[in-house]
Amino acid sequence: MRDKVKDLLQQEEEQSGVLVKGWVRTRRDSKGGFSFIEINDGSCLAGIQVVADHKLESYASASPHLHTGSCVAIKGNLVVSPAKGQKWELQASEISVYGSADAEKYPLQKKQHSFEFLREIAHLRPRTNTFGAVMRVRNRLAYSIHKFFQDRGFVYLHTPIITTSDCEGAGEMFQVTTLDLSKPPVNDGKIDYGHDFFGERTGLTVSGQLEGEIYALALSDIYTFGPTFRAENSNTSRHLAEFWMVEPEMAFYELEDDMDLAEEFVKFLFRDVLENCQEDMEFFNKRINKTILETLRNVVDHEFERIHYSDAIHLLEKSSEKFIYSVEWGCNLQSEHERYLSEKVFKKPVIIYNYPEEIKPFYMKLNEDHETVRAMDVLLPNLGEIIGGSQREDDLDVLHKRMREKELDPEEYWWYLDLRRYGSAPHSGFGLGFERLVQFVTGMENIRDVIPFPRTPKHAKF
RNA sequence: UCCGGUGUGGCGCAAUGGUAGCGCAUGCGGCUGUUAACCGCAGUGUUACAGGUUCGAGUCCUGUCACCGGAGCCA
Repeated sequence: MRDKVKDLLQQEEEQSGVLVKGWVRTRRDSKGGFSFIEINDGSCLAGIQVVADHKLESYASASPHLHTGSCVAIKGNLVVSPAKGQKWELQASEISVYGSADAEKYPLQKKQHSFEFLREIAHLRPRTNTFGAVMRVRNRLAYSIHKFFQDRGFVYLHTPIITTSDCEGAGEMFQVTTLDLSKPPVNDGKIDYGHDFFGERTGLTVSGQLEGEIYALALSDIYTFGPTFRAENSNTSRHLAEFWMVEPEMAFYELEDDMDLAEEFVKFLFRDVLENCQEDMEFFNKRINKTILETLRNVVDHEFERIHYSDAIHLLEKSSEKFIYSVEWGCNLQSEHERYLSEKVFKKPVIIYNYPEEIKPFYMKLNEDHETVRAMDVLLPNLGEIIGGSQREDDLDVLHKRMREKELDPEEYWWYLDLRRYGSAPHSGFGLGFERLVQFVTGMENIRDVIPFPRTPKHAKF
């Protein structure tokens, strides 16, 4: 059995008969007759220093291959390092090479590379410190999301990826078809989807919310956590065509309960990462964003500010800040407005709720004032919207009326309306963009660098 | 999609319209319980692509493509 670097570095006592397998990060030769080889196996940020005596039988054959990027297996003894810089080192007794890497051609050098360059070599970038750390934190967050909901009795629900329902207002869908696009069947000048695989037009899901509601109104509390697709031509550091979304949906939750859960959720995740990803988080704090630890602790330690949309508009109107987009009741809040509120006014996460009915989708519950709906957005400083949610309209008549106003065909949503027809209940939910969460937690500036293989317009490589 | 910026050795960058350089990496040599090692020497270029202006274009102009930042759409 091999030993993982992470376990070795945590040892309390010296160990003999250790076996390490991993990739060479750097190699430094000493004319004292030995070499220092740093091995990383991805189990943690740090590598382990291997000391290889040139008199070793296996050294002569291995030496030409001990370059950055090569994969090796090393047997030896874990001993206290006599030099500064590390507590432990591995005194090698046998070195074997799995795969060498031509030093003249291997693209990763033992120095910092730009993220733009690393995106072009997405198959090798996980071997860098930053991407190793990002993916370990991403993994911990995914685990932690399940832990949060499972501990509270939520049921993990798998909603379909191929679907006919476009969660209105969520964005453009990718079409899924097996039709021959060079000669599709036509009827009355229109493409006849009756001949398509599913017998009707289908696409990749933009949200599992509507399906989530179905199961919340049976199992009470559910959550989804899966890939989501948007065919928007968005070219920003916060948008992907394929991203992962977490969507809890709870029966008997009103908007206030929804906001409580969202706040508890975010704080739980941040606290968990601070406690369980210390080494990686210290790396981000040192190399990526000098204030990220402070920012996360600040979020964990303080109550989120909660304000009505109307009050947010009032604050923006009376502020002396110069905005590119003017502010008036009924308008959508722009990025600059959201940033101003979370970064300048409150300097912490802000939940804005009770939005005008006109600018929100049909399924959000209408307030008694008939002007606003029970919608809420959680805004984080420097990132913007991370969560969007609402209490859902549970009154059949009101839902019908709102669908007509937004020119939607109730026939297409017959099953959704049935939920209000039979045993309707107040219920709420929200969606959290997983990559935006990873972005915020790691301090990484571009969303393309917190997902293993980013999908953006014109990019589906690897 | 819109606005702005940038495309130069493997990587990061420089070069008033006048002989394309520097750092890192790489190779060789030296030195050292080294650790983003250090010292010396060496190799490395269709200056994104296609046109144009000019005696002369990496530099100016036009178009295309790519990437980055911001905006919109949103999570």
